[in-house]
Amino acid sequence: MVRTRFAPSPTGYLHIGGVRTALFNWLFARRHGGQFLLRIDDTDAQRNVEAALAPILHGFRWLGIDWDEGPEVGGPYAPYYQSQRQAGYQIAVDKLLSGGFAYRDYATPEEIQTEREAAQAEKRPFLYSRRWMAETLAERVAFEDQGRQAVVRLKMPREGKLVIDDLVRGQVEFEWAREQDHVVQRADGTCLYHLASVVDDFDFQITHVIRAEEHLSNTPRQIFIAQSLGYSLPAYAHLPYVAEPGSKNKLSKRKLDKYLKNRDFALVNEHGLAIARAMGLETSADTFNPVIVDFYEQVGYLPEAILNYLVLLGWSLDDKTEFLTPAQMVANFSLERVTKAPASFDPKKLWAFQDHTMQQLPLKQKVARMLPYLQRAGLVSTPAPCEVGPKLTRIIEAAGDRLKVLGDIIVYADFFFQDPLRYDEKAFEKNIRKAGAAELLTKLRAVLAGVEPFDVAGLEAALQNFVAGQGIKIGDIIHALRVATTGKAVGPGLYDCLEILGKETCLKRIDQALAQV
RNA sequence: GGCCCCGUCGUCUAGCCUGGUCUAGGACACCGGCCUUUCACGCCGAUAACACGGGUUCAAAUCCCGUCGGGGUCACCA
Repeated sequence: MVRTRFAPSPTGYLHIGGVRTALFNWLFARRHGGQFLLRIDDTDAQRNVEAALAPILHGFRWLGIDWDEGPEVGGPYAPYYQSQRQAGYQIAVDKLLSGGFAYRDYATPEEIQTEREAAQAEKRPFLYSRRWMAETLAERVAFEDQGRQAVVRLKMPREGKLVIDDLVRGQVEFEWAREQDHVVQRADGTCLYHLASVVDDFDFQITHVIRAEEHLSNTPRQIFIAQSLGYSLPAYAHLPYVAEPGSKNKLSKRKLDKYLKNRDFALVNEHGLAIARAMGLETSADTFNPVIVDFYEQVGYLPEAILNYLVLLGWSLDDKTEFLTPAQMVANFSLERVTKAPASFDPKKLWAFQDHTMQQLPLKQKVARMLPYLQRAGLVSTPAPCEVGPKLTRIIEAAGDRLKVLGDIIVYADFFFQDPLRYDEKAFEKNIRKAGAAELLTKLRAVLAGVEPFDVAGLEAALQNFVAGQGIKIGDIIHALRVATTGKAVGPGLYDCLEILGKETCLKRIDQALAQV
């Protein structure tokens, strides 16, 4: 039975790199008919764990990454919060202590620091002298009489080596003597990550620890803890981390300013920002940017696209498969085909997957899922009037592939719902205020007034007829007409726009435009 | 700096284990063209990579050694 886990800290947001790690864990568990669980690493005491966790759980739900055990769903090994599992850690610490695998240490942080600096000055690797180690009661009393407080440290082996069989990296060797006597329990009795993680992984019967590469060098001490406690070891798989756009540095939320200098990243960010602003969303870079999964949900990316992009970031099925449904991912995922080198996050490629996924989405779905965006932007009231459905369907049909994300409907369709128009100044200047344009538009208005029925075919015929009569080309007038009726230089097919708008609105808008020349 | 990991087009990758069919394949981006009322889509095309140096071998992207480069990690954070 395969059991994997992802262990987020409640930080208030879901990082794109974290999701990739979680996805691989989830995929691996599902592939082998096992369980995937969520454990909350909140040993670092902080307030408001629930509030900081909510966006993370929400992100997973949105992506369809479901967990069999963990917060909100419970499970046979509950609780799944490390802050609530301290009693178990205490038992483990006692066992480590009594087995001689750990010791009480009475050194102050400053004393340790002094030793460390001395080692550095002599250019030799630092190894704690264990001068303030207390293994007998007498030693403890002596130190405590000095007013000292004890932490519990691992008594790491100082000879021999460890060979890890990593499922992604193969055999990796470490010298025990390079490992530090890490603290596993603070003076106040709270336990630290490594201890907690190892104990929980065992308690939860985790069979495969799949995590990012930065944990590879933590593995020896974790294996030491596990072995000292008599645990059977899980299999380890260390994934390459997700790197910054165009670099090999680890992707980090904090370096957003740097990423914004990347053209593609900036483009994706700007696009999302425009949509978010139209909906009146909070868009501070701290909570809203392309490194955070929430960004994609808010803007209207499709979860399947994110998953598809992410699964191919460090894994491939073969030499040409680009598109996989979640079911196909589950059916084909394997750790053997995970890449070893870090992979740069490429927002443009994610965009391409989004484009493709959106094209696959049935029209009805698009209508149902885009409507809320119009409502949030205040372009359609809630509940939506009944004529909106058919109208929106026509609009989305006409817009076709131009709608890349659900939120694009706001940008592409606002003029269908908004009066008066806000003209794109540049376009207005170029196409309507240019010499002769107003005169031509006035004549065209008269023609349009007589078009019946006012539909794509009728409109097209009328326009063709008009330009022929005037001895001009269609390009000479159609741009002016577009700007006058839609306010923009770009958009869906013009005849479609005109038909959806209806004759009355079109004529009225042409008059308005003419009045502003 | 110590330890560990990694190194194929700008980017994601296939190929590497089991040398030859690799004059290195696909995708995204970029550039050019077609389509076209704008934009987008679509289609066609072009440019573009085995980090370097030594071996081993009839033959190396693939095996070995070294160099260089990049990154991760060295907490009473997770």
